[in-house]
Amino acid sequence: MEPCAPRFAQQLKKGILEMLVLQLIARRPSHGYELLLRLREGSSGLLTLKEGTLYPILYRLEDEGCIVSAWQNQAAEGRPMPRKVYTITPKGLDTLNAEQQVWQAFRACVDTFTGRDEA
Amino acid sequence: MEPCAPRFAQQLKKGILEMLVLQLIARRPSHGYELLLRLREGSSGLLTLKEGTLYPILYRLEDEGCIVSAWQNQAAEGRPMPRKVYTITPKGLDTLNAEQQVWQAFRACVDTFTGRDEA
DNA sequence: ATATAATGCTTAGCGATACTAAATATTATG
DNA sequence: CATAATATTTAGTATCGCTAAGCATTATAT
Repeated sequence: MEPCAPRFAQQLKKGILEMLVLQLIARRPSHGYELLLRLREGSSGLLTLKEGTLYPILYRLEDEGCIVSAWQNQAAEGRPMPRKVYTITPKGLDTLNAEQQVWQAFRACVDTFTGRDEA
Repeated sequence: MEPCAPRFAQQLKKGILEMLVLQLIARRPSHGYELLLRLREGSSGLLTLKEGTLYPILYRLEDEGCIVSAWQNQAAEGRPMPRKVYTITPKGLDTLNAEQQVWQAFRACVDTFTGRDEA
């Protein structure tokens, strides 16, 4: 029998990560590695992703037209490597708004069950 | 391109459903069909599951020792069919407590990103 | 010089879980 | 007798985070 809690935490991330990544990019265009750091620091380590988790999310968001990417190759002195910077699109903003509303409804729903109310 | 919001809502359910089902059974032992109704009514229709979604969750919880089941075959007048009533176990209660704590942390984390703070 | 670390992107394969869809069975109602 | 409501079971699919590994560039340490 495997422990329940870690698996539970892992499953909770599914889906929500896309919204959080979109949110971060909306706040400030970033490249992948920077998003990894912002996620980890902004969550006190709770959202410490591997690259293999983040990049597929970025490719998916780009396929859906929610973000666009651009290589920053020009040497900006001291920058170690070429980066791919992601920026949110109008469609991405719409998606983000829709997802935030879904999240609010979902959160309220779960809280209802977790609270003292009848169900 | 598929719509983002419905897929997003579906993904959010993953993982949380197990906690909610456990919560409902902890509050009052129930059979599967009744859980389906309680979930639907308690969520204003947001959590309207098919049987094929709920029963695998119940079997999983039973395999893990979080709940136990007992057939109620005896005719209780007017009862249409034999039912399998699920009851939470001590391990199930422990699991529920742990999952609720994970949920609280997760919720706080997401709200941090969704709010106005820096990230 | 060369090994190591830090930065940065990509991809293949796996596992967990909600979904659709259907089959089965009993009782009450038309 | 047909239909609906109740009630459980299971087969197959899709999504998505995970592990794991590989490649490439620059800075630092040995």
